[in-house]
Amino acid sequence: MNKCDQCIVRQLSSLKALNKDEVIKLANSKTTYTIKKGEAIFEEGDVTNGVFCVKDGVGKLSKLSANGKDQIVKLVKSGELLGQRSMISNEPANLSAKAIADMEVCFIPKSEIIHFFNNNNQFSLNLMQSVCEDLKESENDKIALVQKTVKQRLAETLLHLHNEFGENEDKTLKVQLTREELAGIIGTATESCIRLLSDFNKLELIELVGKKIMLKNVKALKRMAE
Amino acid sequence: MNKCDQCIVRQLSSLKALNKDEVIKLANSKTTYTIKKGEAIFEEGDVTNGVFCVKDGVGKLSKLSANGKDQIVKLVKSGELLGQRSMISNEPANLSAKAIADMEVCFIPKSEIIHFFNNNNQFSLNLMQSVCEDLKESENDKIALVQKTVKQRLAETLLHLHNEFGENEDKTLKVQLTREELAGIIGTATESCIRLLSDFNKLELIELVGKKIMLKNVKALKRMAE
DNA sequence: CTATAACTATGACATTTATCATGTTATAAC
DNA sequence: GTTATAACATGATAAATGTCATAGTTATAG
Repeated sequence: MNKCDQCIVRQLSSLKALNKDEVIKLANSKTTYTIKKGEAIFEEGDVTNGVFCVKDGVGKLSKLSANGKDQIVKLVKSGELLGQRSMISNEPANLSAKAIADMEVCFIPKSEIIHFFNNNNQFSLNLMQSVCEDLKESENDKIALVQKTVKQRLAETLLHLHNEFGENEDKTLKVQLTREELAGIIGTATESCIRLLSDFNKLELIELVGKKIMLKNVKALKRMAE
Repeated sequence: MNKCDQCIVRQLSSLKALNKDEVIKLANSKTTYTIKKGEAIFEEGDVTNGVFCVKDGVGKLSKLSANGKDQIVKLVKSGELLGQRSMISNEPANLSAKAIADMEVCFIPKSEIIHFFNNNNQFSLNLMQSVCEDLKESENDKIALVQKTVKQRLAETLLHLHNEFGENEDKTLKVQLTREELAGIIGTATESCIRLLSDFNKLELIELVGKKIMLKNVKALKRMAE
């Protein structure tokens, strides 16, 4: 039995469609990397020529703007694939991928993925559905950015982070984002984000435990989000 | 020779990968519709069970918000496929599709597409790339929404419309959008959009010919957009 | 051909959000 | 442990954008 077979990525991603032989092929071609918090897996413009499996940790896909702000497009966690889009489009990465918490990732060369894509219908359908899921989410985010206020988007994002990543024993959010990163997700200035967190704190919607955030009134947050 | 073979959609979309037999199969299963300006092809929540080929005309994919504003996510023109995402995801439509100019579309049932997807690697790759293209565009739009001002987005959108759809003999933009629709694309209030168009007009970046818009200083618009 | 509705336009004003300034607190480096 | 650095926080202010009101203009139906 080889390592890829039991891997969380294999269980959660499009790779679940692979058969035994394919998994062996996969295990033989992959390369494993450790990425420390803050480090990049790839940068905007890099030609990656493959995809990255996220075995552990949390990463962000983001784009730096002219004025130095880092807009976060998506967070990724263990079990997900990274860099599918640019690999399929045959283009350099449109976004940078960086670790928010220490990560363990495996690189799978493009040739492998294309091989699976061409020979395994279920895999190609899975991959397709995964990109479609990203597309739907991106479109909905886009609409939320325009139609909701910063306050609504912050409430929505806090709930989303809670759902996606869960909470620690002390009930604080498990993903440890800086205020700047949080601002980068909701698309606002860092100061505005901090100010609103203070407001939410005063309203007892959340509690600020140092730099950590604890959701105190989920119902009210939900009401605020829509 | 059957009709689908010469169709513009067949030439431009993922369908270009189909072989002769497949095109015949396609021609036998399709249904043609005429959609008048303003009418819907499908609405948010509809289960479409197939894709629509845009043979002629212009359509918009949009989502209505709680406050009654219609956010436009994408414009589609002849040669493109519509409803790929929700068909692949097996979900009701996330967006509404409506005609902006009279349209001619063909409906292709899901069973056909899935059949092509499973039996024609080039087709599945094409389809995949098309969704990836949409994803990239959506992500970049999302970033632009946050990082650019309304003024910049208007300039950018005018240039984009010019590139995508071209101009009439009188040099005005070929796509005839209402100010409200234009506002829905850039994500702003209709009044703000009108006001900025007036400003651009005074600055001689554009000229307002009745409801039509003519680009007068493309260079300056480009400068303004970034 | 008129009347009705939809679209375009603009002013006045309110609200939201960004920016700049400054101080505090936490974290990391030595 | 102390110093340096990054992260958090908050006030003051400016800028951008939305909202409401109102009016002119164009298209459409009958």
